[in-house]
Amino acid sequence: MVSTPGAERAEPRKVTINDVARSAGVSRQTVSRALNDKDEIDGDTKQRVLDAARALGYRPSRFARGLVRQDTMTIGLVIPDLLNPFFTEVAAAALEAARTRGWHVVVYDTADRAEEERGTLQVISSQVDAVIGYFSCPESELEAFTRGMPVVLIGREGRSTRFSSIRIDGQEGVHAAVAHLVAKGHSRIGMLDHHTRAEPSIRHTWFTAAATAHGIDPGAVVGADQTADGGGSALRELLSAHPGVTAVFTFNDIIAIGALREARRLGRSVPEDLAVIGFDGLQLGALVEPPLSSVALDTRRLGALAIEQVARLLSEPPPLAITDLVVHAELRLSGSA
Amino acid sequence: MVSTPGAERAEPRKVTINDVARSAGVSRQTVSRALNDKDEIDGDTKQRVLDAARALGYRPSRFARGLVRQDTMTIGLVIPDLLNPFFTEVAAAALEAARTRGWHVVVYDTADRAEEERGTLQVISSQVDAVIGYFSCPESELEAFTRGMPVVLIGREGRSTRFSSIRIDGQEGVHAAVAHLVAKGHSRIGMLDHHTRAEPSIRHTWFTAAATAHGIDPGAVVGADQTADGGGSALRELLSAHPGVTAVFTFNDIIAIGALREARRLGRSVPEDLAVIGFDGLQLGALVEPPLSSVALDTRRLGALAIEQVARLLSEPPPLAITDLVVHAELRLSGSA
DNA sequence: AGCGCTCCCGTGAGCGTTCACGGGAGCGCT
DNA sequence: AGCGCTCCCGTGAACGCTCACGGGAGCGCT
Repeated sequence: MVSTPGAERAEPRKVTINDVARSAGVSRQTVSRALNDKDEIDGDTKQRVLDAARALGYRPSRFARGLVRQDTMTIGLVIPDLLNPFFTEVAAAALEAARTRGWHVVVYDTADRAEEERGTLQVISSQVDAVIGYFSCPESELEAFTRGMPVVLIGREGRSTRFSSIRIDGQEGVHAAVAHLVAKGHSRIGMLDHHTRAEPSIRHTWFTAAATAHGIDPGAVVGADQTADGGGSALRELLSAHPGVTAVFTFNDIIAIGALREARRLGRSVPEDLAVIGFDGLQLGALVEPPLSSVALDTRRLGALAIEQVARLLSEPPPLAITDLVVHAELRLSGSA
Repeated sequence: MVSTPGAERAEPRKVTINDVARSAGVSRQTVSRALNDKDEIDGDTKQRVLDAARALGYRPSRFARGLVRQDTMTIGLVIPDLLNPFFTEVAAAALEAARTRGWHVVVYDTADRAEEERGTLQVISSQVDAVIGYFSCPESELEAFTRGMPVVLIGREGRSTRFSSIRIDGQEGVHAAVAHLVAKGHSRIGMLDHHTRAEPSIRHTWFTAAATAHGIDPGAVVGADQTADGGGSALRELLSAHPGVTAVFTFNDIIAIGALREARRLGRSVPEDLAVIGFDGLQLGALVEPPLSSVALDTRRLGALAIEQVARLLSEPPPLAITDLVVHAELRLSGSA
């Protein structure tokens, strides 16, 4: 059979509800009734429609359906790296919280690259009803892409008027960590900070304050990649620069775990020769030996909080105040310190 | 100001493109032009429209837009537990593969509960264009909910005619693992299997075959919860039932890591007193001490394969044959064996 | 016979957006 | 003056579906 010119059958034309109706010899509405399990339809007719639908491979358009009954809510979750256990935990928490509300969550992994972040932002505004995320780009850029869409930032310092932001408050926790180390007799405490671009992290600020408050020199700090290997090499660097250090606080648990591993390789037993305290309180910390002490934060609460704020921003005002959008981190001791 | 009866302002009526048009004193189309950066619009007009849009808090409906230009593809990813590192890796791989195609991925975490799985299936068919997932429910149920939608299953045994399934082939890898243990002088090798409902896992079958082939008694097997703690207690159980065991193969890396930790607590050094080989080859295995040996599979390839099959099923036939939908697992040795 | 009821089914409208087209205003040129 | 061109802008239609409504057929009842 030769294709007739003018009858462009290039694309196999998506089959619509009308095609099914025609095939079954009924009207659109009857097809709709059959597929949505509604009343006012005869059993036989229903079956006939269902058969026709299956035969044609019909699948209703979610766009058309969404257009008429606007009851589905989809939020975008943007994270730098799903393989980073911290973000995995946050994502899992957000998914769980979203599920209880019947919301859908589209996850975007930006691979920690600015361009991907931009690309995601570009495309996201036309795909979701709200955004939760961890962004590194400037607010102005965020603003440009999200145009009036509810946005909840995670762990971003610096108050914003335009966006909600969930703050991670580890000040007391870090203070407690340092206090604990001091109580254990450590007088030289180092830190493995995050390798950020130039500016030191807020966690470093907390460490400095806590150390100073305890009369400890807060100068033994080196930057580390946010990986276990990064933590390992940073520890080597720290110990060679400051041989007297007997305890380290780290930017996060991943780095801490790397340090733990490296310490063992260096023949230093933990916590006797070297005490280690991380930050985040990942479940992962319980798997290593010795189990990691950490300034732990409740990632489930973090995720739930983000979702709740989105809900309030979206349809259930008033939004939570900035003072409520806080997750406190507190010291959780295990074997490593 | 008292709200007029009959003028139901309960819901703040979503603002549409027409509202913006009216407010800016132009037509729909001009608004559309302004927002989509099209030509054929005056600079001043554009600015005026943009201002009006912002003032009204206008955000285009993704449904209406999707309806007219059908260019967005969204796939659903259904996994039992995002906190299980294996699924995290698969999810990350799928996200990455989807990103290169510009696809969106909605992630659903069923929390390993059958009811949630059903609920997800229920809702998913009207939200995504295809499904990738790890399901435990019977195929008939899957079939009922997915009605002609492309579905790609992961690591599900038992061929299916209706669904594509990516098979995980660890037969040779497990054989190699047992061979390695035998070569190291082990003659009593146990296995910590997954705690499934009654039927033993396929990995257990592979183990049995491999052990038998090497003249090893494959009877030292106990079930374990799919957690580190589960692995730990299973190891205790195994060792008390079969004191002579000097090496264990486990259902997956999580269990192996638990066993590793338990071994240390029992005073058995690894790999000297007890060799451990896991399954999955998680990145996590490199973080523990000693680093975990494992029958490793390429999760990135797994995710990419799933996405590719979806693409072929959806619009780029022919679909991959069942013989191509395989991820081979191979032995990767580290410190633990 | 006439009424009313239930059971089915179909028709028009509308959801909010983009596409294809048509057309007026203003300008420069012959 | 008339023509043609560019630059803007607006109008109808279409996307695929559901909702609200109307209406015919069949039945039992008075």
